[in-house]
Amino acid sequence: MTVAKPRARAGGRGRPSKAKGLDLKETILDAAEGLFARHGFHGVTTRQVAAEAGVDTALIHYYFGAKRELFDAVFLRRAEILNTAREASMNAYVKAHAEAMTVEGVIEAFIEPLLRISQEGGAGWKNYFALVAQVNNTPAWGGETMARFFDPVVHQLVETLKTVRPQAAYRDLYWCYQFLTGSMMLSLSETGRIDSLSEGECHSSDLEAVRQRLFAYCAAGFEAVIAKAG
Amino acid sequence: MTVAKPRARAGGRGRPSKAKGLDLKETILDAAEGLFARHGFHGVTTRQVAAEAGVDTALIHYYFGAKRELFDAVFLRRAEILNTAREASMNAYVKAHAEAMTVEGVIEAFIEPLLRISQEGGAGWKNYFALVAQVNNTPAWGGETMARFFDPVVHQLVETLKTVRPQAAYRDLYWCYQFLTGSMMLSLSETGRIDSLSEGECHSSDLEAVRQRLFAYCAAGFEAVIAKAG
DNA sequence: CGCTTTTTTCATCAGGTGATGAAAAATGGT
DNA sequence: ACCATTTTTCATCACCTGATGAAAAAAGCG
Repeated sequence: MTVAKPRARAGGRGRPSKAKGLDLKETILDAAEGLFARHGFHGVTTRQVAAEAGVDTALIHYYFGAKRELFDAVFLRRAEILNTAREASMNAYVKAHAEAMTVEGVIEAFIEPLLRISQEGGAGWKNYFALVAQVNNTPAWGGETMARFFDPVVHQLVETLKTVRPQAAYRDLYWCYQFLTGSMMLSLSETGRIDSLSEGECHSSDLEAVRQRLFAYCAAGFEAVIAKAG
Repeated sequence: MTVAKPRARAGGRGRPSKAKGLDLKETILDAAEGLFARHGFHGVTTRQVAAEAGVDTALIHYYFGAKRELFDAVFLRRAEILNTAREASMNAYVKAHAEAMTVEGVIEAFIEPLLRISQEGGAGWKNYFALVAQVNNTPAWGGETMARFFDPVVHQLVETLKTVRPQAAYRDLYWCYQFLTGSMMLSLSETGRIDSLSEGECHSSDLEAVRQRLFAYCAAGFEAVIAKAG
């Protein structure tokens, strides 16, 4: 929790030095991101976020409005970056291997950006992936939220796969995507379960191990489902 | 939400007809299960649970104590049934195919009981699976909870797979299990995301479609990972 | 410096939270 | 029919929740 009360500035209240405002906004988003990721939307209070960010409670409402709007701001901030990176990765793959695309190649182009960002992006990104994983499994409003932010890039994946395997039915591709996203999100959220389960053989934080297995795993799964149906 | 105030009995307060007590306890667990599944632990109040069960708020504390104890009671109730069913399924498979076990067969024996129970068990079980899926993706205390209730049967799966593919490393088997459980839990929780994503091609509730694809998908994934490492 | 604008703080509200103790009602044993 | 026991209800507590309006403080600008 790490309470750090006098964060904004040493002196009393008032207007900060110009660019400090946006900086404070990011600090609030970071604090909210970490807390939401760990405890979920309802498990966090605006007062906790304020305390973690070292900021007055009212300031959160001043910048973001209602609590739910704060959550959406957290969710949106990195979603755009993510979508841009994935689109670029898939476009690059299609362009580079237009004549000889493979299922595994397409899947790698879809997943790899997330692994790389998680490995190089720091703690903020790790919190974000844990948050998305949690939203992904929230029946009440998770599906709608995921759809709002991530549907387009998923459609791009499915269409590309359809190009690679024209005989595959969309039904099969969508089901396989669901399997893929379940595996991917659980791995990205690094819950620590595999650490205790494997008694030290594996570590949640070892995304290199995920990289070495997940692409091949999913690709083989896709091929098997397509072959079985075809 | 379906508020049904006068549930217990028409008449006033007081002690019920003998067996009614346990019956009421189950009613409370059912109500809590549904609400926790949809909104998570922190998204539900004891008053909501009481209203949904048609019961006074104080009665919940009388039977279960603190809110967290109620949650644990919900989680425990079906976990034992689940573990028994899965153990039996895997033992039966090992016994019947001792000389010629396949990876897909073992995986099917591991997953199939859950699909069958979800299809035949009614709404209560569907709520329960959604709840487990949510806990599975909860960083704060989900890993510990999952381990406490479900680790033994997972070790049984891994050991059986090790028998079928002795050359496979435990590291690979545990990672593959993580991929498998991510896919399985997301499918069992029926979030409805695939419905809108596929624009009507697929339906979350269609567990028959899951059955026709998930076993083959996971088995092919396991084999691919093992082959790549070996 | 004065004046406006923006940011930060303070005080507080109306309502909801988990939880409890005591009273009331119904039961079972004798 | 009585009384001890168990279950259900009621009233309430102390605290926390998200949110707001007004005041205070600092910055920008002439």
